[in-house]
Amino acid sequence: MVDVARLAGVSLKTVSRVVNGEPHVQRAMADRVLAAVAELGFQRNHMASALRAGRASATIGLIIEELANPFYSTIAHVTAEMARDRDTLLLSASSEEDPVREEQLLRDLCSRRVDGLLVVPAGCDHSFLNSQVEMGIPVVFLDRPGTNIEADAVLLDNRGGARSGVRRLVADGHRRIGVLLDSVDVHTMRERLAGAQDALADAGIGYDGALVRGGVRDPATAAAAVADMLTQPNPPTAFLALNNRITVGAVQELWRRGSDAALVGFDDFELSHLMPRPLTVIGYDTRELARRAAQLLFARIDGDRSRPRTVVLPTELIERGLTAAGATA
Amino acid sequence: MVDVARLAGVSLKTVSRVVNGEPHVQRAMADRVLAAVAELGFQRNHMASALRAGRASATIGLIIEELANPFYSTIAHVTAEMARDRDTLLLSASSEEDPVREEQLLRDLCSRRVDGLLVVPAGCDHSFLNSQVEMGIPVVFLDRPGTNIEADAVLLDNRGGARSGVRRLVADGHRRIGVLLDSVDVHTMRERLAGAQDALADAGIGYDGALVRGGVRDPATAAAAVADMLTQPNPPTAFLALNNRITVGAVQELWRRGSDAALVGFDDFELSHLMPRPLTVIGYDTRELARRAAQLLFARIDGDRSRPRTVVLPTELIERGLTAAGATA
DNA sequence: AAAGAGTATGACAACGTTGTCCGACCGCCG
DNA sequence: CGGCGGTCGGACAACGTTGTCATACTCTTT
Repeated sequence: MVDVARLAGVSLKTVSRVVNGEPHVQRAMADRVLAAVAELGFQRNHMASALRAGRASATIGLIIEELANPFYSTIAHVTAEMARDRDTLLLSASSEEDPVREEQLLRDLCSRRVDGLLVVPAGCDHSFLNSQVEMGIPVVFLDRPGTNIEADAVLLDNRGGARSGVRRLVADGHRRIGVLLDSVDVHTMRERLAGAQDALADAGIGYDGALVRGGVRDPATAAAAVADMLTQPNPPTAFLALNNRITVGAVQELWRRGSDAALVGFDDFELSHLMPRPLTVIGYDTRELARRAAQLLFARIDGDRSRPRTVVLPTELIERGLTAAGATA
Repeated sequence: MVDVARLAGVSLKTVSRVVNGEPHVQRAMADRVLAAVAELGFQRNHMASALRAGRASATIGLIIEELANPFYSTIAHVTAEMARDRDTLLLSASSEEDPVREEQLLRDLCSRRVDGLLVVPAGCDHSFLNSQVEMGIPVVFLDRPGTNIEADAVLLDNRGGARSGVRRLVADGHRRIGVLLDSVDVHTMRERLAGAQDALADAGIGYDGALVRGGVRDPATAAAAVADMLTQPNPPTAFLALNNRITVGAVQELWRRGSDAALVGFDDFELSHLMPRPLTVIGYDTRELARRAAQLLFARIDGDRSRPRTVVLPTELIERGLTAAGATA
């Protein structure tokens, strides 16, 4: 910028004015400055500019579990789009479900003075964010609530969704329903499991530990779990898969075996309607989830100081497959 | 930082030293400083720090077409992971295939002094990046080459891939092969189409314009195009879908009609093996694509000044479905 | 014609940090 | 006891930008 000023024969401040489109600069002078800018390929240093004014960095931070997962990449996309409408860019990072890493990333984002944080939390203690919030970096949690911190959160009705799925299976005559889940350490899994148990309790069906399988991390494990449960005495006549990876594995295994066990999966996914057997899923609007979270965050950034809110978005039972207890019953 | 210094009763510089872990600070003093840091919740301002030293911002910029698309989100994920190993964060944005927007985003990223740029180009002129490259912001193009700029690029063997797909169909006895593509404005589409024509020429099969359908933007359009082509006189006995969205639409329509036309799709995708009919696809390693691009970029950031390289990664024909010309032939 | 109002430009400090340098203090040796 | 090398702390400038204020000039008004 000094060089531009020298080349144009004007003061530093005049260059600043021209670059920022401030008024009160003569046409001829502005043209001279612009010519110099073009000749030197000058580009305003956004960092210095933000620093000077103590101004916003026009950046928001997004922490998710894994960017390559369609659920999270949809969130990233929607928030990036909404950020762009405010000339804000998105600094995104994956925690890989690692609390330590999550904290590192969050601290890093804070030290870069992002205008706000969107977090799908993996950790179990976010108290260290309290000071940041006080110092003006608002935080909104997505999909799971933060812990030890009062902050906005946008969640799904996981419990209600699972409940409606199981209620449906029960209505169709199923009494032995296998539930496949990842880890109970994850908030959403706990909620979904609780919802399933709610529905069973509603129907007066007792809890059978043998029908709940945890630690199902991927499609392969899911397939194995299904295979195993089906070969036990008194096998389930229906399955509830508590996330989409599990659903995929279960579909594959049921289809492979030609089993007519019913299946309801939590999470809709892109090609679910093209699966080899029709599939009933508990769906929701991922884009809306992200949209609401981003709206909350931007409101906070714009100075909203009202009490933290928790928004719970509904789920919807998308009935595609036949779930009725069939010939095997 | 001034506050910390005051609270700890030391000078500004001492705080800086402690925060940066520089040597030559007495233990007692360091502890006092750390206590003050903790009490005030101080966090070093990364922007000011980078500004001062003219140092790297520990940020790289990624421009892709659309973050929600699994192909691009995989790229984003891999590059973010590699960046993290260097304590670098990823600033990502979607161009939505809009050249104007792409240029805006790129300029914005440059003004934030990112350490480097990874770009899946949508625009048709990247000459404006030349000055940035000269000024030390290296650029690596992914999936498609940049235009009017000498820069590294990591590409796929689109032409070879399409060629091998069509060669396979020809070997199986097909003579009328419908080709479905998005827009010829996109580099990859042109290359893939050229590859298909190569294979036809190799086999001595003349070009028939009626067998090539452009402007197929999504699964629905693809389905319509397939339906239309199959109802023409002398319909194709096989299809080549030039991207995965098209493939999905084509699968769906062929399956719906119970057609036994063969299908080869460019791009593998997550649940392709679970499609209602087995599917032969032209696959490649998206992660490797991103990995190589990031490697090139980091080498440049670390000072590699050798001539720009173009890396072309191989594709692979993944034969799952039967492609033989069947009863309809 | 003088005063006032407004416009155009520039000098300077400041944002939060760190590199450079200088001085203070320590213990040690001659 | 004076000087010397080493360690530690601090004053100051600088990174690139912009807000504040002062100044010089132009034009209008009485």
